[in-house]
Amino acid sequence: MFALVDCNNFYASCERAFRPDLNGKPVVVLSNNDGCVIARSNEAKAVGVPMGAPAFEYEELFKKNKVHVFSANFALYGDMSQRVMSILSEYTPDLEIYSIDEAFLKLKGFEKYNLQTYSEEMQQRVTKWTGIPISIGIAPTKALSKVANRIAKKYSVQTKSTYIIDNEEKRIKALKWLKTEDIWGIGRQHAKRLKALNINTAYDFTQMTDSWVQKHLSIVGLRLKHDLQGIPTLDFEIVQPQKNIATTRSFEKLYTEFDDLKERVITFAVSCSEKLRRQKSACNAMMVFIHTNEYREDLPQYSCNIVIKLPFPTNSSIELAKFATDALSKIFKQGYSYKKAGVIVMDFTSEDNIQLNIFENSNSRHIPLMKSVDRINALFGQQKVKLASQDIKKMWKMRQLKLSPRYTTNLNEIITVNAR
DNA sequence: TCTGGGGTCCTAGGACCC
DNA sequence: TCTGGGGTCCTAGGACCC
Repeated sequence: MFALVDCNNFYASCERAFRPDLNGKPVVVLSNNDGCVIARSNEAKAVGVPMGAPAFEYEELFKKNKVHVFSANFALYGDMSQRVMSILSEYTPDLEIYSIDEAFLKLKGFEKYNLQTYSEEMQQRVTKWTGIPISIGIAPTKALSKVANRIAKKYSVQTKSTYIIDNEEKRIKALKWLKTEDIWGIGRQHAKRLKALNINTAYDFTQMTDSWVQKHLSIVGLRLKHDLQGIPTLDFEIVQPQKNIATTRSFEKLYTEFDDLKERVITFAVSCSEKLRRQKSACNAMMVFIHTNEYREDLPQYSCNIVIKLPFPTNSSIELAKFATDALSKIFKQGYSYKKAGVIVMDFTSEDNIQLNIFENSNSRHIPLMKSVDRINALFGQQKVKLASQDIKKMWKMRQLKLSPRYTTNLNEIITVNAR
């Protein structure tokens, strides 16, 4: 059996964990730059805040319903996620961390256990120890555990937030209940096409022939179908190093000058290099993109990206900053107001397996240098050591008007309790 | 009249996930 | 005035190899 554990409204729940006064009240979390709603408590959903809602369009609604609004605090969410995952890992030898707020547990050899009580215990412990409420779905396959999880969440009162699909009757009932567009792995496009063919539930989907599914939804869709039929097809993913790494941001204001953009792009490249070094990879290619604000119909639009092959694999911040600058100068056009830029590094080789080039090589002196930089930044806080071409004067900032404290990762910001 | 048969690699585009 | 930021996989078609 597989269990899928999912944290309820994760970011909103993290904010609440340190603000118990917000329990039962509507809470939303915004994306970077306080742009869109990226997480909502149940109460916020109930008053009609949709996922992805632009914050400025919903200010009235927030005010009217006393919605508590937070800027994204990823330092907090990442740390809370680790705490949850570490508790879950005590409940199984096989844990697949699927996302920041979700994990699959393989329950192999648990035949003698009462999974219902096991699951309830796990759920209570996570909530008690971290303050994060979770839902648990258990079933013979991953896709079915996703379905079970959905039921546990939707009918949390009746199910006590855990639901098990352990026989055919329950499986069929669950699939007939699940709408096509809610199937894990069926996105908007496929759902639309399936609906047009009168395939309205997950059950209908499993009634299609294998060849039809493969033809229209590729091998991915076929695997999903089998998994939903109860034939274990999707297995645990072994954690591999990432194949692409990106750092991209929208800006608080529009930039028109090359030098402003250059500073941003260099900072993004440095961030990519740090992520590369963390997983001991070096990249062989890099993409840089810039674009204007597509919502501003009154301004001329321009967007462009460029992929450059590097002459040698590297993860040095200095070298990647230079390549990023070169790339930017090839696509930058004067006369536009830029809203967003990004750097994506690709085509990795392992750091300790770098093929030397006859003509040009990464500067080997950068290796110990970068090690020292990483160590200093780990000790004294990120961005303590920067390149001179980065934003030394802290001109650049993100709009984060409603940022909560880093309760768990900064000693100066830990929770204070008034004991009377 | 007839014009081989097998591969691999790369890329762009389209789908999906959180 | 203000509209997020990360990832993955699959397929088809073209270029190329012998």
